[in-house]
Amino acid sequence: MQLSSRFTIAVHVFACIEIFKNQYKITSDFLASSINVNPVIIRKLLGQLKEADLIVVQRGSGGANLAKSAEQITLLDIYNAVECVDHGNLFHFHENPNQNCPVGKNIHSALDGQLFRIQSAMENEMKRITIAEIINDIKLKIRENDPSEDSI
Amino acid sequence: MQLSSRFTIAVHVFACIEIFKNQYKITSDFLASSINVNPVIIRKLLGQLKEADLIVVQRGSGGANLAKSAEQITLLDIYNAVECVDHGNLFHFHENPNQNCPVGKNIHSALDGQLFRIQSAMENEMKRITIAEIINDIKLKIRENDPSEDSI
DNA sequence: TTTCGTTGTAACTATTGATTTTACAACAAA
DNA sequence: TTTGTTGTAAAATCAATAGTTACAACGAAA
Repeated sequence: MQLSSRFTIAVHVFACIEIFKNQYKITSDFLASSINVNPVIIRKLLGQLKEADLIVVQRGSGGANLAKSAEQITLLDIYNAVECVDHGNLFHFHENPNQNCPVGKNIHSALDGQLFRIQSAMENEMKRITIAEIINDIKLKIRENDPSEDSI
Repeated sequence: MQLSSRFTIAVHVFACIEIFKNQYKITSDFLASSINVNPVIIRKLLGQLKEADLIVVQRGSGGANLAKSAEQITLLDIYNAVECVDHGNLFHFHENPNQNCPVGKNIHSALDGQLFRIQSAMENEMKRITIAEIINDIKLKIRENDPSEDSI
């Protein structure tokens, strides 16, 4: 099972905010058109990112901006903000193992530590990558593929 | 979004096979009762594990056994066998970013490398853990909590 | 103070995938 | 040929994501 697309959509949102902030007002319609999803999906996502203090959204007049510099925002921050993982656990344990079976009774506690190690390995890697790096990569690709986009 | 419970159920299956193989015939009903799910769920899961050459299942007479030693089976082997991840990708990309937007056009290729690094970190950690270790941990817990289970 | 574009949110639908359940043919050994 | 299993199909249920419409609340600017 794959993780939801909210995470990659959120990264896309950050990239648009940073890259277009001097040219356009970053509304949910603007973002929705770049990402190609319904504006309401974006507004809900922006709500989660705002809740996590990663962005600021103007009511009324409209527009989203980063709440801190792109160097200070990691992929883990974004992941934690939008991926609703049950109690922070990536792995889903089957609910009711038979407590009368020695294995059923002990599997959970025996496995928990190892699953935590695996999840931590993933999260530590996410923590190392900032959206500033991602945005930089995107800008490089744009200059490479579309030198005409001189404003970026 | 969490991964499916098939993975932890599969680990539970391996633990039962190894721990009870000298006492009981390991049928899908036996496993289903320890795990507390429907036997058909187990039979489908056993099918995936068999397909990946991790276990052997006797038709007719019944019973499952490991296809190789527990030291040779890693959590990654099990994960790959049962977690149907699209093209091996943990992360789900939103389908149709706007190709007329410089960000929409380049986000995918710019992000792919980083997502691969994250996923690899997780998979490398999984590769380091064998089910022999897990089974050992479970046996320790059993002796700790139920010294009466002398047969284990 | 009215208008305008926008956000926040509710309500509903659709879709996807996991999970459960019943049923039964195929199978192998006793 | 009986018995206990596995393999598998089909259908039902459930949960989460994803998409859509609608509209009140909001803030700035006319």
